[in-house]
Amino acid sequence: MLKNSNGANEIFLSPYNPEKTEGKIYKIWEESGFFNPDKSVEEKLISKNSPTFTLIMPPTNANGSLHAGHGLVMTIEDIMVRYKRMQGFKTLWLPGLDHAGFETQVVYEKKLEKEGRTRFEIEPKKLYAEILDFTLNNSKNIESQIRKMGASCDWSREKFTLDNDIVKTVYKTFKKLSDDKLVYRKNRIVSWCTKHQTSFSDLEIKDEERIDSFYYLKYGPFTIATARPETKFGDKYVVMHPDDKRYSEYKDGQKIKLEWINGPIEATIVKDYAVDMEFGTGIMTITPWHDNADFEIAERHNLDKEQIIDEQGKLLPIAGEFAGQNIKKARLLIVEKLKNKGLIEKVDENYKHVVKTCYKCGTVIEPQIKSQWFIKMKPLAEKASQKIETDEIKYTPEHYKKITLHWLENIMDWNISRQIVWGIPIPAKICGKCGHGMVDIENEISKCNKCGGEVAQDTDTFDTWFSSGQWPFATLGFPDSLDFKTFYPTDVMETAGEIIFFWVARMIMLGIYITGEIPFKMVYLHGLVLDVKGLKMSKSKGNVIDPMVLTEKFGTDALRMALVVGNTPGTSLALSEEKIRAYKHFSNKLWNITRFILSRENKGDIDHNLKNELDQLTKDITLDMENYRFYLAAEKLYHYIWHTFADKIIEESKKDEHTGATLYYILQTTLKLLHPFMPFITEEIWSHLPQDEKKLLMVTKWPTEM
RNA sequence: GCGCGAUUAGCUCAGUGGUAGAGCGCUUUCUUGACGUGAAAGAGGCCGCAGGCUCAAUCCCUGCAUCGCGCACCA
Repeated sequence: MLKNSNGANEIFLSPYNPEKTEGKIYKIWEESGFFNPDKSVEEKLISKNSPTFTLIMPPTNANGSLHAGHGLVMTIEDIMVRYKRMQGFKTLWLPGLDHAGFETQVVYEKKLEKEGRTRFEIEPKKLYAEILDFTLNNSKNIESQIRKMGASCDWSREKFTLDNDIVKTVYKTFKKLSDDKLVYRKNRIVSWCTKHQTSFSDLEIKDEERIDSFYYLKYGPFTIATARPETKFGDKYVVMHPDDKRYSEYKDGQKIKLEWINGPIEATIVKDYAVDMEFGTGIMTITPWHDNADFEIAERHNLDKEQIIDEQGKLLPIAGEFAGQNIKKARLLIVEKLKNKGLIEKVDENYKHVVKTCYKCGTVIEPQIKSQWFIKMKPLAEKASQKIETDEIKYTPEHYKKITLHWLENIMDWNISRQIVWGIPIPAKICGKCGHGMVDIENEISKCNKCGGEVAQDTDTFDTWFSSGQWPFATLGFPDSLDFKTFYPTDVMETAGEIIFFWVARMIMLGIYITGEIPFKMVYLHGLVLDVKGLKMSKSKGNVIDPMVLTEKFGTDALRMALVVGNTPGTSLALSEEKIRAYKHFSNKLWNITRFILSRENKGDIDHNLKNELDQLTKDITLDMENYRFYLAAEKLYHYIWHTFADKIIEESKKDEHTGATLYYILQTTLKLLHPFMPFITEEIWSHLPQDEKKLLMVTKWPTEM
């Protein structure tokens, strides 16, 4: 029997102070070695063959600092991991840092800008070294913040997205894709940001609704409509629907002479089903170099393509007198000229349409034709869809399943070339003569295998998501390592709903493609953490809440509870200080409960009814945990501890001296149940309880009902 | 345009085919030895609108409205 004749421990005489506890406790945990599953095997807490539970942490941006969303990630994942660890699973939570290619480069460019420098005048190798330095210097910061959140991840297995073994895996994947003819280099239209001087995948483009002028222009016998007159200089094809009776007198391939912006031209009639007869005049001219749909039409009919706008967004010599001008400024001047030439029929000033913009800087995307590496996604997507349809990979919340399947069905080829230095260099050679691209992992190609011309190293880097899309198997050391064999496929991928396509879908596709197995069995998606008014946090709005400030003010346990209670998966959460304060009070309540109980003697029998009631709670909580309903489990615990244990059971116990054993039993059990949610205070209290066996709460067995 | 969510107390949100729940806020009382970061009591809701299935609907079905999000877009 447990005994405590010394009365309350002195530490409980003052209110709970998270500051005095958290750092100390984390250190004890970390030094215990139990974040590493191998330690539990070594200490015989579990066996070598115990079932595994694996969670790979979404790699956090190494140069950033923890924001509220990360706080949520660390909380939810730590809850899952601590729960499974206590249940005796061989539990691995593998942390990682992300070089975050484009994101970091943009941050660094801003820094350069402040110093009056620009990346375009720094030699690429030097720039890379500078950013690497910058990133590594900052990475200690994020690691310590992850620790502050109480994350019980295995730091000994930490990975960085630029680690040699990761890069090696990524190269092997690229090679395999190339061997399987799933990767190709081709001149294709890409989304180009004139500010950042790089192309993007379709996911990195944001649609923005705008109201612009819509110009109806005379084009020989036709009227065409456009919102972008500045692109029209080279338009020499006029396209109409083959079934459009209004234009049936014109034949495909027919030439007509007409007066255009900079003088007379000869235009060719093209008939294509892509034209919408209902829209505008049902007739259009095309600019294949700078428009997706036009590019497709030109490809179908094998038409000439001509560049009108350069990479900086300036007009090329084809624009005649407007050459060298920025398109934004040139538009009005061009319209003026068109007006003077009598080529404008009418202008709709209220034209509502969608403009594609850079998700980072909002600059209007200028599509350009460029030679880049693309991945053929259809075959990969089909296999992924199948695994999702059959629920081999499940989604929480479920409706993300449909969203993902819909996206996979309509998937486009993925442009993985980025014109930035901060990333994994694409292992390929480009022929200087014919432009042919060759995958070259071993750096052994010196002549073009097509034309024999001189080759040069591709200067582009991979889209960050191409490498992070391989994260689950790359971090575990595919294909030969023991970790890979032990921990793959992983159990849960917990991440933000926002990056379901960017990251989750691609991990599924690449994971299946490379390993033949799904990378994880469950996708758990959390929503956004919003400010108290329900607005998205942003630096420009100045409403960013720093989780580190909150942990200092209220304690990490309180913050964790505030982040998890009432936060159903997939929906966003408005975070208020009031809510966190409520759980700070709860910490203190638990502290005082302990103080009272320690003043009692641990004797008597355990009350059967109370034990049954607690068993029922244990059952409920366990079921909630199994079903990822952490928001419910946390709330039930809060309610039981405060309003049943403290308000009723403890109050009643004051009338009866022989209830000590029951109180100790309930306290111990609730500490175990609460540990995944509030790890610091529960571990601290646990360490002060008189017990026969001194073991960390963290590796104490999860209660089962009896 | 297509799809997906949401709509419940003043606020933020849970939840259930059968008398509506939590936190915060609000009102009143309490200097009782664990805790005022507390205790006790209380006010506050046609569970968006209209139909349908059902003995019974806040919950299931249909439609509508409003808000949010995603996807696709026509020059």
